[in-house]
Amino acid sequence: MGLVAIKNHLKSVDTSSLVDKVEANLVELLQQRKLKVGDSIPKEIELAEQLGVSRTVIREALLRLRMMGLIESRKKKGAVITNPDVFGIISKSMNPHILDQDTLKGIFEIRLVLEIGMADFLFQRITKADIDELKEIVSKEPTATEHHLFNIDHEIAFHGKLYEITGNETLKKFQKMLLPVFDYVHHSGLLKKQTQEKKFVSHKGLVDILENGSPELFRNAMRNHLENHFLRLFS
Amino acid sequence: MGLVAIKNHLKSVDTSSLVDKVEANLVELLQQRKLKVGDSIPKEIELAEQLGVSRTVIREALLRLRMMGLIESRKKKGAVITNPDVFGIISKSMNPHILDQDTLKGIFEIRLVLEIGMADFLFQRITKADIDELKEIVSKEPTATEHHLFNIDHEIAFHGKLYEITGNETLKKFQKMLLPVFDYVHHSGLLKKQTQEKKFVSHKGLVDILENGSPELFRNAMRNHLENHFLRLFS
DNA sequence: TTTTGTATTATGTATGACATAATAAAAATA
DNA sequence: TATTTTTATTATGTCATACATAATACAAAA
Repeated sequence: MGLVAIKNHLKSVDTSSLVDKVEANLVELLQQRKLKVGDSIPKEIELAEQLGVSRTVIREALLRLRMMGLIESRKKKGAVITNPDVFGIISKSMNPHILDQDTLKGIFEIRLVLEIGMADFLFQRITKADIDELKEIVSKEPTATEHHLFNIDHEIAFHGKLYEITGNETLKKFQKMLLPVFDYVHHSGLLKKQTQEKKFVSHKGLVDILENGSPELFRNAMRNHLENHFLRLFS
Repeated sequence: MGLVAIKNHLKSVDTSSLVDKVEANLVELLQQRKLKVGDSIPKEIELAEQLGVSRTVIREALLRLRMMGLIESRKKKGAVITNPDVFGIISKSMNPHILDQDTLKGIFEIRLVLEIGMADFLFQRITKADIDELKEIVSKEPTATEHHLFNIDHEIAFHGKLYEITGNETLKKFQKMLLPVFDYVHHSGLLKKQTQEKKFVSHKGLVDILENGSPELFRNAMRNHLENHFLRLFS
């Protein structure tokens, strides 16, 4: 039997650690038992006995689940099932100082993609009250002479409200997570210098379209509104 | 001094655990020291001594960093800095069986947002070779009579290629993470039944636009292409 | 020079102990 | 009785120590 023949017969050996197995075991448990949020799982010691491993291993596996947002462990009560907050979890590793340049730039781009692509959901779910609120925000738009920070706050208020209107909580959380990174990239030397702060479609223009226009119009308007960002990426 | 006055003077007490502090400490270390990928950090025992806590605490903090994708610990060598794979990390908690309905639906929607909003990046970065590859994929489109699974594979191949063309690795990873969830939602009873599988803009139509059209045209075409999905959400 | 064996070492796992905080139960007070 | 205060209880949080295991470096052998 030649070498190749041997290789083909070799199954890759299970190299996973004990903790890996316990983790998988527990995740499966959560899925199968259809445990509701708030239900509690067995105590660490009980799990250790049942699965035949030390409490150390159990703790480490539980810790992983906790980091995945699947459980919350509280003293005395033990661990309870929670609704995993998908994006809340990685917020911590969403640290501009740690991410590499490509990722940072990628995240910058993703925001642009989202805001252009969300048009249909905006039009589907926007209410009169939303429009009023947007107008209110726009009316408080800082003048060009005012401090830079006011502008940032205003930007966040306006665009954040848009995410809110989509009615998609997950999307909103996603934005909240991306925001600091976007801001960092915007102000770092990572992108080309903004040659000129041209004014394209304004916030007010966007609101007008939300009130009287269509998703198609809005997408193009938003694309135009974000032109300065695109210029820094493409030119 | 009344109760309210007292309350206002009370600073919220630091309730964070030892592990929390050590974790923060280590993250800060990573940021400050400008450690390159591949650099290794001190051994667990050394860290324990330096920070004045037990190895248990250190291990738990390191585990968190590991889950955040900041480090990779390997036997003998110790922990080394890694490039955090922002989305790879949460893939594990991206389990359709564990996420609640709202989140699932939200993720379904996000995919639609992304594919409509990515137009500008497609046009900016697409190459002749990409178009050829897309045409190749389209040419292999399964007929309506063929098995359902072929269709799914084809869908994934085509749309996956689009993400690839954007040149945004982070976006691509994001899609890879969302894909199983999207698929799950699509085939679960979570959304309204698809009354009729209408054919709108085809894959071929999209490629034509990529070759000869504009981002604006593409956005509208993609919106139309995804009409069946939108119908299930909105009607 | 390449392979094979050996020693080293840092993480992985196990065990036992105590601290701490959240809860439940009991006791005291109105 | 209802409400507050005290006290036990208990499960997680932390510590310390010991040994297993696997990855690496180094020496020895071919």
